[in-house]
Amino acid sequence: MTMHPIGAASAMCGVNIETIRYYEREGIVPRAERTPSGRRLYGDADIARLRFVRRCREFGFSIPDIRTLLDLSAGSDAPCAEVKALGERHLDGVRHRLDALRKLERALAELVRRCDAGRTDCPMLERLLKDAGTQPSYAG
Amino acid sequence: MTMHPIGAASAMCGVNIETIRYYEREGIVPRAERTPSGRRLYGDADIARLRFVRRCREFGFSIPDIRTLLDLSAGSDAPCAEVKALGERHLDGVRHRLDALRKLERALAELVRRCDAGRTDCPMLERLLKDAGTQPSYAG
DNA sequence: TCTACATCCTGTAGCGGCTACAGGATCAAG
DNA sequence: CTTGATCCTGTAGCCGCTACAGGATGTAGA
Repeated sequence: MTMHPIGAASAMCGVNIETIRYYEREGIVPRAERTPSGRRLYGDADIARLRFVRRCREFGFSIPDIRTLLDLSAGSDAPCAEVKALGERHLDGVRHRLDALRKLERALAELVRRCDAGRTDCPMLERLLKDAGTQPSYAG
Repeated sequence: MTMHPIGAASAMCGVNIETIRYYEREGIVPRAERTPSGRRLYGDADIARLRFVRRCREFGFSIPDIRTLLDLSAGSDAPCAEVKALGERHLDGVRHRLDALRKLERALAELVRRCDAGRTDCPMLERLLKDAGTQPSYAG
C-alpha cells in the first residue's frame, strides 16, 4: 500500500497538519505508523477516515459525536437507527442556534437602523445604556 | 451612595459573579472599591456599566468591541457614526454566520431525511463516508 | 459565645476545536 | 555539502466564561 507523509495526507483529506496531529492525540484517528525516524505515514484507509472526520465537522458534529459515529460505522450490527437519532439531536441543536441567531440578527439590525450617523446623541448607545425594546437572547 | 457586595450587584445587573470578576481582570470594568477586608463594593454607576456590558454581550458584541463602545460612550465628541459603523460590521458578521448556519441546517436536514431507521445499510453514514451531494460549509 | 452557614477572596485549570509557535531533527534536490 | 522544505514533540494561546480548591470573613440564631 502506498503510504504518504503527513503533508501529502493533509492535502488529500483536506485536514490541516496540526489538526491531524490533534486528532491523533485525541484518539479520533489511531496513532499513525512511523518511519524509522519517527515520521507519520498514512495509507488510504487512514486518509478515508480523516475525510470522514472532516465531513462530520463540516456538518457541525462535535468530536464526541464523531467518536460515536466512528464506533457505529465500525460495528457490525445495523447502526442506522442510532446514526439517525444522533443526526436528529444534532439537527435540533442547530435549529435552536439558528433561531437564536435569527433573533439576534433582527434585534441588531433594528439597533443599527435607528442609528443615524452624524448626530450628536446616539440612539444605539442609548439603547445599550438603558433597558429598552427587543432584547435578543444570543446563543450562537 | 449605597454600595452593594458582589452577589447583590450580580443579581442587579444580571451578570454572574465569576463573570464580573473576569470583567474586572480584563479591565472591562474598573477595579471595584473594597471593604477593609477586601470585599468588592458596587455603586449604581458600576452596576449600570455591568448592565451595559451584558446588553452588548446579548447583542453578540465581542469583548474588544465592548471596550471600544465603552470608550466611545465615555468620550465627549459625537460617537454615533463610529458606533453605527461598529454595529454594521458586527451585523455583517452575524449575517455571514446566519448564512452558513442556514446552509448547514439544510444540508443536515437532507442528510437525516434520507436516513430510514431500521435498515441495514445506513445512507447517512455512507454519505459521510463517501464524497456526495451538497456539502455544507460550516462556520457558526 | 459558640456554631452554622452564606458569602466572599485569590489563583488556577478546564471547556472546544483547533492554531501557532519554539527548538530541534530529518529529508530531497542541486 | 548545503540549502530549504518538511517533519517531530511539547507547550501556550484563542474566546468568554465557568468551576473548582482552599481559605477568610460576615451574619444570624441558640
